[in-house]
Amino acid sequence: MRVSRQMLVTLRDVPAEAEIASHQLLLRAGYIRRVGSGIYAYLPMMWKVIQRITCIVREEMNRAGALETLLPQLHPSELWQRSGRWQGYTAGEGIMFHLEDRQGRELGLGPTHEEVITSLAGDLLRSYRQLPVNLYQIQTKFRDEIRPRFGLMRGREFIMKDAYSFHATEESLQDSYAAMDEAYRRIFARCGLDAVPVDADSGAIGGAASQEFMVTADAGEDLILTSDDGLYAANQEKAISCPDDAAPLDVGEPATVETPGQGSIESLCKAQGWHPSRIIKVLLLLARMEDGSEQPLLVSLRGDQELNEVKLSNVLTRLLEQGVLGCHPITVEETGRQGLDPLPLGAIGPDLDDAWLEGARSWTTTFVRLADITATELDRFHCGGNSPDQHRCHCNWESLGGRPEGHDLRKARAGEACVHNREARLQERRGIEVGHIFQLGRKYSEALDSRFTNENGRDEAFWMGCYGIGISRLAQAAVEQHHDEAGICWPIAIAPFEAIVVVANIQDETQRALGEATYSTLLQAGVDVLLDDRKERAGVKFKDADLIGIPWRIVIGRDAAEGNVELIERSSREMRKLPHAEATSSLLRSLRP
RNA sequence: CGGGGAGUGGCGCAGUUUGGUAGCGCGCUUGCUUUGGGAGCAAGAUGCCGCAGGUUCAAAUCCUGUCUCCCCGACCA
Repeated sequence: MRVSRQMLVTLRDVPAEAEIASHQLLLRAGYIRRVGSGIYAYLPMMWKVIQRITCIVREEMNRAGALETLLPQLHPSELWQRSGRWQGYTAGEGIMFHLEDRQGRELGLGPTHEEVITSLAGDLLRSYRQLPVNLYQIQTKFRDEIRPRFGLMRGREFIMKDAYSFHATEESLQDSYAAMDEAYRRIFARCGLDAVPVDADSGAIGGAASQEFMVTADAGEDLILTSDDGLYAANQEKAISCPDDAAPLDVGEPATVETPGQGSIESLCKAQGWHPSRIIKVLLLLARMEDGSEQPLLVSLRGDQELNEVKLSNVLTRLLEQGVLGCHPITVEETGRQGLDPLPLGAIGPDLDDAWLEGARSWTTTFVRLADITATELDRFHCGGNSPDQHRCHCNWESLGGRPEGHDLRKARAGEACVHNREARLQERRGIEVGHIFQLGRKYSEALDSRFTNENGRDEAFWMGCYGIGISRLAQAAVEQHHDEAGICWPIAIAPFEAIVVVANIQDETQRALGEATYSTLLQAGVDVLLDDRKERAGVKFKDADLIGIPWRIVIGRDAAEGNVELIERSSREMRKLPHAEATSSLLRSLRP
């Protein structure tokens, strides 16, 4: 392809809409254009990148025995009502775009395809003899993200590979899950990405085991914790650790102390000389539940710990046997709107009386009380006095009505000891989630009554797994991981072109002829090569070549008369002056070893 | 949804405080010169100043409303 015919439109200035390097570079280098919030056009070179990625994904999915398919993007609401997800995915802050057709039927634009595929599987797969089956597709997904951002990183329309497997037994599911784990590692490695598999929370999609694949980059939206012995890695949402020991506390007389203006752990420690790890802090939160109820919570944590909202939400879901839509700290204004007396915020103890909630307008009038293990394990501690500006020192759980059951509700943090090996420490990095594999179990097959006949002649719901890769996100993550000051440095496997021949001065007949010859030679050798034949100054063409990030560059310049050219590797900037025939053969050896 | 910022030629921006003929850089077109790291000179073209009302002799500028985009947060398979 010739650059003069490539519709290459590069920008010198950084577009105001872009914040992170990969987003800026994709815009500047002419790979993408924004059409609306979270909606992007993939321009020709970007589409080539996407196709290179999907090609690798296809090869590895096929190798793992999966079958490619293509499912509809318009989903009848009825299907989602059967799985019980229509309400949650469309109402309020739901992420599903939905619409009505001319007959008044409700439809959703598919954000994910469990419903469609599970109901199809139920129709098509009748016998255990047909199992296992793994179906995948590569297509555009729609999610009305609350806040789209960073270009392709979190778009509202994006390309995803999603796969769903169906099994007669849990063991078979585990086999496929392992096969997908392996396939994913191969895919990311082939794409030239450093992707770390981490333990993950299954989130709203539900299910048992799940693992995310994170491309490490500072711009990543997720925090991941890895052990320095290399044996453990998890998303912070899921990560576990051994907390540091609480500071020693001598036995003292229980007493109530006046603590005016000491509503935070920090101010309390400063004024009273207490250690944060010897204080029980109690968070007052309001959980919005799936059934519409609003449940006040009292969550006790050791003062030096932070709440992990995902863990809290999971415990709450288990306890109340329904999903949690959201959770936020209760404010004074809210208690006022409920017609309640102001609660003693900043001085709440774990034993705050339910009477405080009496007469609440819409809230449930008893607290759900939860405590983190670091809190329940304390034998002596200080805590709020349930009265403004009062705390109690040297308490124990017995005096507060008994030691509550402990849950893991705290955030694991960098520097803490690992559970699998006390000698190993956690380190933190940021990551971009490019893949996620789940063992779903039978949640969807049961909800959609999707069954097969087992070897005993009995009907049984499928065991299911699902496996996603954000294709368009992966493409941008590759840029985030592979760029420098001058532009993109595409990994060779996903670059839009393998090489670019830059003719420094196209008006110099010798240069032009050698450039054309080199271009033809490479084309004939099967290299996907770009020829910069534009009537531009050399500097412009060099800048553009750096920006668009083609892995190899051959410059035909002033040594053309002697038949010499330059061969340059984009990522390392390494340059060799060679006779042209040697340059092409050397390039071919690098590309096709 | 809460907080912050911004909408002026294709891109990046100034002009708005204090109302008075819409500007700059880049890009684009033509010509000449230049030709190895985003050239120089000359001549051009391109604006519903986000949209709708209002105030005024006069609005990019003041007022009201509204839409859109970006950032932080909440939220998010």
